[in-house]
Amino acid sequence: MPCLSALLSDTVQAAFTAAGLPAELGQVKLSDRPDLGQYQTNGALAAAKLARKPPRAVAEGVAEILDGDPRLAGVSIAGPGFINLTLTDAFLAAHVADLAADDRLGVEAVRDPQTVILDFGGPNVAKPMHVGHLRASIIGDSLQRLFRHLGHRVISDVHLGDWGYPMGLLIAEMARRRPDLPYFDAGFQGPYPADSPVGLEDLEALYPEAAAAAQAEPERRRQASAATAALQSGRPGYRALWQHFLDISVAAMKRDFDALGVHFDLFKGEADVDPLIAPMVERLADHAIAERDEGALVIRVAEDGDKAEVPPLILEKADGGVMYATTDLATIVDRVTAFDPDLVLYVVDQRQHLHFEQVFRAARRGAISGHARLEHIGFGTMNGTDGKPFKTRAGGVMKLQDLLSMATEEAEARLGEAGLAADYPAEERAEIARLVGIAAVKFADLQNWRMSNYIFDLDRFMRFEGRTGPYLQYAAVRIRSLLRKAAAQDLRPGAILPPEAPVERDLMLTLARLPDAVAVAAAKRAPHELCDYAYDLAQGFSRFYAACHVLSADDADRQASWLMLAHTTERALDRLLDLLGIAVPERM
RNA sequence: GUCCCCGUAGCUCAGCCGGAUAGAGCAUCAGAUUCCUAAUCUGAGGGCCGCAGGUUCGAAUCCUGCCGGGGACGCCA
Repeated sequence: MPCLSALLSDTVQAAFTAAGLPAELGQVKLSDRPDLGQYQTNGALAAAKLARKPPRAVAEGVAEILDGDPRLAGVSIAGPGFINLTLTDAFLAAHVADLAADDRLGVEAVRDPQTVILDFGGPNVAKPMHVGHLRASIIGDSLQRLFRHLGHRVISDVHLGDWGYPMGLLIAEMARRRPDLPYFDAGFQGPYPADSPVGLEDLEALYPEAAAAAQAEPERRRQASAATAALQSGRPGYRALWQHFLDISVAAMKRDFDALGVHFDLFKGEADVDPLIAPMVERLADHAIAERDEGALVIRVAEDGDKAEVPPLILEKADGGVMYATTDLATIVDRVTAFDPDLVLYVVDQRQHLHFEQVFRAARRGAISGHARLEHIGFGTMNGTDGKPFKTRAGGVMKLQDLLSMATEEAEARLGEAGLAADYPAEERAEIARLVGIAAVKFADLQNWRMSNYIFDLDRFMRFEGRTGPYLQYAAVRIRSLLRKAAAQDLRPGAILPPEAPVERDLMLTLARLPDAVAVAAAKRAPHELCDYAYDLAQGFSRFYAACHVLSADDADRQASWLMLAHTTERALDRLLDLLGIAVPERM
């Protein structure tokens, strides 16, 4: 089922062609002036020069052709030559009825499904998940839901940072503190202990201390680098210790991701491609794609036309260790072999843009086979209200877990204030608070264009009124409640009638935009487009709800039509919230 | 220094492959509940779209320069 704006574009483009004008100028979009029309096309202005006629005359020519269209109630020309279109109420109602009858609400599945891999540039082992991980997680999650819904084959990979210098740093720090452990005894015959020598809290404390110490002392840095190289070359004790770190960290991350409602198909990490690195490096060196420079093995990726110098990608450091550019390349090799993807999206902080440019260029230069399009989906950093990188009041980073607890507590408090869920069982109330808190946090993040840096303002995150996640949940829940009450009175949704009230017409027009919103969000890889639209739709319903009292309607047919409108809106909201990764409670 | 992102209402942000009167939420002020959930709805005020040029019939949108914020720039991730 084609969406409304595409349908109108086809019609208007045909009219442009009939008028002897380029069809592409007949693109129809939502009106900027709802007082003059529902849709508009500005092509006559651009066509004026080609046609050597005044824009108004061009517009009149096109309007004349359109005039007989039975779907259009009005075709008018305004200003210098804008063509404004208004649909007949009958056609609008019929279109929304089609939408309502469609499982996918008019969102067509793609004709050529692609294999899409989403790389979340995952958290590093031994570092607790903090608010900085929020963006990649929820933007990436929304994108995976979106692409999947469009019918693509999506494989998401958390892609842990578990194989670089920080791992060596931790091992070196442990060697310093606990040299007695068997992991550091080169002659140890095994087996190594099954239990980790450190717990999660120890591990999380270890990293910042080790990093600070290394920062201050070059000798410690050297030791950490040596430990990294030894780990990567397979020293058994180091591998055993590293495995403990990994297991502990992964368990903690899974807990945090679960709490957030974010799931991955693969929980892989850099270390998983370790076996692929040596052969890949060898091949690149043999084919002279990689070369020695200052002791390191590098791939030169500078290209003519670069505005800034693009430094070579370091495949292998002078000390033999590898960095994440190498593991990222090997990961591409791995993915091409396993999935032969058409598209790989890296949902990673915009600051790593140059890194990805290097990796993508190296890949194109022959580091990998396969045809995958590689795309960095960058996003801006999260700052505090002072515009500087976000810190807690105490000056530290805020753990993801703590943020979610705060949001839940706040939601619980607000439930009390608003008098909602007062008589629900305590357990359900707690679950509602949890869902509301997460919705607030996710929507507050997702509604921003991902490239912008944005201000992480706790107070604002904890507000549940206006353009927020909870507003959307509330709208959906209210519709459910309405439909439940209707069903209890044996009232069912029925045929959608042509609208009478303006709010009714507006809601129909808004519903018809769903496919466009989804398409734009996917094309721009921009969940905020979904947020924008979801808010418009929820607000459209709230207005309708305030103006049209469904259950007390006199006319049974009108009432059934309204119920169908409500039901369809609910389905659309549910779909949108699902694409945003926001769950809706049954009631609240 | 070079390059990238950002600069729009008091605050937080949409709008940016040119188009009519630049939108939303919050905050402020004024209203709405004998009836479907007021976490709602209605209305008002609030703008040299960072600055200056340029292109164009037309610029928040495209180009150039400058200013301000953030970031990246070879052996961290």
